[in-house]
Amino acid sequence: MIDTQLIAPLIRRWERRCELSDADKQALGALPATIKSFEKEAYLVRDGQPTTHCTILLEGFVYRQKLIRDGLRQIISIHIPGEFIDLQNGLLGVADHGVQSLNRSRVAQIPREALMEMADRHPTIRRAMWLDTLIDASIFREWVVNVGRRNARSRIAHLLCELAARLEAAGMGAQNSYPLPLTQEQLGDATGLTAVHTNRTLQALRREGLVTLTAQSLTVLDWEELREVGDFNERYLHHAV
Amino acid sequence: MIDTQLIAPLIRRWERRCELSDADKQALGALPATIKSFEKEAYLVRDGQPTTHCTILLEGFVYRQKLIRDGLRQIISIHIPGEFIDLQNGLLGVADHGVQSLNRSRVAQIPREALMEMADRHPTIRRAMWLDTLIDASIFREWVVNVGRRNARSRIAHLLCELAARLEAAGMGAQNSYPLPLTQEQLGDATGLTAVHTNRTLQALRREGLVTLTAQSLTVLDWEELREVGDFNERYLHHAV
DNA sequence: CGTTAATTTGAGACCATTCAATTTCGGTGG
DNA sequence: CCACCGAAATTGAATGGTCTCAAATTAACG
Repeated sequence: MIDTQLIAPLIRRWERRCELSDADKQALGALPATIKSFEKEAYLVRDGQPTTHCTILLEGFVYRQKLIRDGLRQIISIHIPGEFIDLQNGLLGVADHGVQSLNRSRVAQIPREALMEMADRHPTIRRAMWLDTLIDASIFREWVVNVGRRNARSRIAHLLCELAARLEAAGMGAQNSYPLPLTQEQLGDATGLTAVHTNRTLQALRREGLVTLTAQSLTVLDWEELREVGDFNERYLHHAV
Repeated sequence: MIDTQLIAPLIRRWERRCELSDADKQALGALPATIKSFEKEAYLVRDGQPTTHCTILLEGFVYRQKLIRDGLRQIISIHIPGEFIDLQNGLLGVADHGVQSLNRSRVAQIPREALMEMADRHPTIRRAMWLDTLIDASIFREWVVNVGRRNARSRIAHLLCELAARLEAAGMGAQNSYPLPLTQEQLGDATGLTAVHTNRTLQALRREGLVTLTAQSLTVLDWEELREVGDFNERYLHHAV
């Protein structure tokens, strides 16, 4: 059983695009779930591992990640509280990438079978979950473009725009300031750059008064210009769906 | 009504991972569908356009694509016959990327509502469709890694491995030779490289006896080595699911 | 307040890009 | 069937963005 309070952010997000009945919400609350905490850097799922459950992120941040043969790491997405992570790995049976905690996080783990049965009985929830996976896919596509065709400056600006926009939509942060516990090395791994070059590029963005990025938070000082530099068009986030 | 013959490749692919009942197959055949042909380079969907239907690729190849502000193009995925394309754009309502025909192609277009109603009544098909979108997402993730962290040589080798593996699984081609109407410019757009550098890198792969790539087909001469160079692990394709 | 992680700085090397010109190829019409 | 055409592939040389390696500085934390 899940305390409905815990998944309030998830429900709030879903209700922006569909109408959940009381029965839907009850079914969500009735799901068998294990609440777990993960320390910074801890693995929620390891690449190659068989998976048995799906996960709702309650608190903290996590990221998806893959390693290439020579040890370089690519971060594939960053997730914020209220998001359903690992519908991806969970439904496919074997993890094709790793999921790690960015800082300390808390999650609800739900056995795959229970989740799928519930989905079979509740069309609205099922569609909300499917849409979540489709929006995840849309974000992956934009990341392909970001690391494939933009220069360092644009890549970083774009990523910061995305995270700020998603945190804003989730109601986290205020006055253009958002919690974001991301090191420069991780930022580099997310944009396909080295930590050194990430640092230099970030300094330029700071010098020009576009953003502030500390170890714990991101502040957007000039939305207009950051958007411009990052070639950012938020359509791919499908917030209004 | 769709001639079941037309979507035989789709059904064959789905039946490798789930059991379709006769009712399921009948429902598929009963879908209202429009068969359409597209010339080389023609748009199936334009970025930003509202979408009304989903598409099954019957013949030919298509690719997903996004442009950045200064006109550079990134190809995000390449699709082969028998694949359900545009569950992505079709279900999200507004296209967040373009879909174009690589050569001459033929598709079946299905109105979104009809498809969703069918999905609501047929759990097995619904899951097959969802799995397709999840596997698409997995491929996007691998592409993020490919353009983000591999060098030109590996990127190209990896992409060629992927396409060969998928074409092989689809039963297209023989003796390690597969149909693939891809120009070097398109190959560059898919790997985040310029056409010039793609050309030079491709020459190296050819010189070393790994592949042959003509305007119409791809031949893998040394699987072992190409796999090695491309750092290719096909787990992400989830063929055995 | 010491210790480790994270950020910052510098210099040099290299991979990939840019720009331009040339060659090859596939298809078309005379 | 050949001449022609435009598209695609190829080559060359110079530039530049990003990486590499190493060291120094600063911040975080117990």
